[in-house]
Amino acid sequence: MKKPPTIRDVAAAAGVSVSVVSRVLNPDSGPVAPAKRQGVLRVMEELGYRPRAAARELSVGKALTIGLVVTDLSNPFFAHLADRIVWEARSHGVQVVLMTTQEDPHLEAESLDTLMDRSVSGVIATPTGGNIEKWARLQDLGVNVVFVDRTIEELGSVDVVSIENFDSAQRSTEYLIGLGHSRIALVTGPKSTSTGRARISGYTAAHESASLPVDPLLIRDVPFRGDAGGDAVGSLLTIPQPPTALIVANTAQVRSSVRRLVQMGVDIPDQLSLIVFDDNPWTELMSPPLSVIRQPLDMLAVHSLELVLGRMRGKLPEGPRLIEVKADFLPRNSCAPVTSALAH
Amino acid sequence: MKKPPTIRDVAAAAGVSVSVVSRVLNPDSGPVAPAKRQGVLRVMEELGYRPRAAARELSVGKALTIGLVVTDLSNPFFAHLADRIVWEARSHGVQVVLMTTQEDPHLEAESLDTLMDRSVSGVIATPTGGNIEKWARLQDLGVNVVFVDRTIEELGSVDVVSIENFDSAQRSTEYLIGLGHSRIALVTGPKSTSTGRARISGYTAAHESASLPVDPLLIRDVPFRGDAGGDAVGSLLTIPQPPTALIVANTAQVRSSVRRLVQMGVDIPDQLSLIVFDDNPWTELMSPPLSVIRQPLDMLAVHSLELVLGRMRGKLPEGPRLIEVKADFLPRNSCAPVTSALAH
DNA sequence: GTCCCGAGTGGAACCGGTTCCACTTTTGTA
DNA sequence: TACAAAAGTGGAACCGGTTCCACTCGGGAC
Repeated sequence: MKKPPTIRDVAAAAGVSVSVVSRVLNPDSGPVAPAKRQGVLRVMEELGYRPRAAARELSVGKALTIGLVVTDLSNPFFAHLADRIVWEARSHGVQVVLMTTQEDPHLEAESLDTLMDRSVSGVIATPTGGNIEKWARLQDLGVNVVFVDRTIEELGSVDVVSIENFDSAQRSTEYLIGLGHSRIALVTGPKSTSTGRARISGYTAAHESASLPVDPLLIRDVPFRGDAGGDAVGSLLTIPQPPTALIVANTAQVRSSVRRLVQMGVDIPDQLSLIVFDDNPWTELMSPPLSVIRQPLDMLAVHSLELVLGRMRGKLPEGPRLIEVKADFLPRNSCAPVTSALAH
Repeated sequence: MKKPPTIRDVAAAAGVSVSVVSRVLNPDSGPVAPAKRQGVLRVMEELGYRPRAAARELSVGKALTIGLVVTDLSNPFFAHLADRIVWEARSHGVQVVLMTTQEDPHLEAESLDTLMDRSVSGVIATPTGGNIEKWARLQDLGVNVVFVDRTIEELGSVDVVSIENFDSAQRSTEYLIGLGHSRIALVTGPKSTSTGRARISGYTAAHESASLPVDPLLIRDVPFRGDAGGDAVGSLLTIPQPPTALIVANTAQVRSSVRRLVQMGVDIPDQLSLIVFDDNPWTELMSPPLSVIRQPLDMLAVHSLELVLGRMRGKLPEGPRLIEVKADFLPRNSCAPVTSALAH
């Protein structure tokens, strides 16, 4: 258990001062004679020297680290997102500290405190919606915050990367209307989330432009976690005029919703047309393969990281940025024209 | 962008020395008069003081951080595992730095270097199999290493947490043999991994105890990533005496394997009985629902974290520990008795 | 030949904690 | 009551980097 060499060991072995070694480490921080630079580099190599991150953080006051705050990794959407972000970050020499909130503002608050202690220079997050002051304070401290997937309207000054929620919901609704459906149910996240609201708006807009009434009974804005999605589905199928089509507009709710449909023996698409927001690989393997809105995770990851790093490097125009990326609609075989038997 | 208070600010405001404040921060490091402790705590509260992690790390020489090194988070197995570990770690006040290897020893090596720079006090990893010296050096530096899921035999001194690979493979094979199958194919990870080897052994043992010959043609130890699983399946179905049953013994290979079966229109279970190693929620929703070996992720996560933390806290018996947890076999509807039409 | 400027260098303070040690004040016990 | 042991406290060194500053050179301009 021998301890690794320090910058002073390197300096001594190379016959220079620590200042010189430090300047070799950080090329832009000052001049070094080419010969000495070579010498120092060789000594570093020989000694197997690696600078301690903590020491640098302490004196610089910032860490080459970003925090990634997501709901939970059991949700394949976040898992993929995290995967891409970690991968992308590494290629820029940035480490990622991962925290999960389980959709609980209290846990989120804790995470933010921890990230502040760590002096992270950026945070990418899918916020729960709470902790408004805390997010603001984080920015106050010079931490670059980027919200991905969702946003918090009250926080005007953060960068946001999301998919075109309104548009995606609108398009899928229009698709179903085009198949003749007039009773289309929507299961989505709570109205307290930006995504929940935007998707309901898109759904509503599609109805309006088709001059179709919107039945509030068919819109279920329910919590992400637990079986809320499945329960909403169960309840939807027992109302007087049950829907002939269903859009499950949030990844987190797809699993429980589909499970409920399978359990209830609902025939898809003959009895119910189904569209889900998801790019889970399994949707394709089910029978029938599900029609999905595919969220371009790579784009979300790349853009949010670019924003954080761009801010870190300091060279990005002032004001907040909103980046919306397009989501693809992939029709497969879970939607069918409405049949006379079902039309009321 | 005002900067947060330091320990000296607290000390000044509370009218004590920094030593006292530090002792309040670390209760076991020395005595503090109850009255002063209260005073200091109140001042901390008022000032919103939080100790900077980097400073502590620097003087202590270790960080309250662990590294989590997994292949990739797109694999639901690792995603769940990571989720549980992050969750479990937080409840112990430990942060997790996440790194992915993409099954590439070179990237793994980089990750290990980075983790050393960060002075993490522990690492939980699913090793690629390479970098033997590097793992050893990490331990040399006092980092507690725990391998989860897989192991590296050459590294005698690391703790390992895994499922009963031999046993799981043996049981699923026996189950199929019990249904009358005699040509059972196995798709699993490379022989260079401990899991690959153990599962092949279990498979072989089941054959031997049933006095059934083992046809090497039916065993496909292929890479985890890419479409190797699917390709193996494709090839297996075209050999002279094709298998009547298939065990896909690695989570990472399930997706591409099942996709290939679906694409080829293979009838499950009439044409082919199928068992997969996976606890992906979607296996249950497919038709037919797949019989699976369910890996007890929670147990893997909890045990590996307990090991790391236990070592960190110093109070765990010397020598390396091997913890094997039982995996459940969940028969569903993807296996059927071999039919006369298929029996050769 | 002077003067000036920039490249190159080392010394030392600093970042914000922890910890050792010396010192004073209690407390307990004989 | 006396004295050793324990509790409580503050000063200062230390962890390993970064950075500011003062200083020494050399070469070019005048």
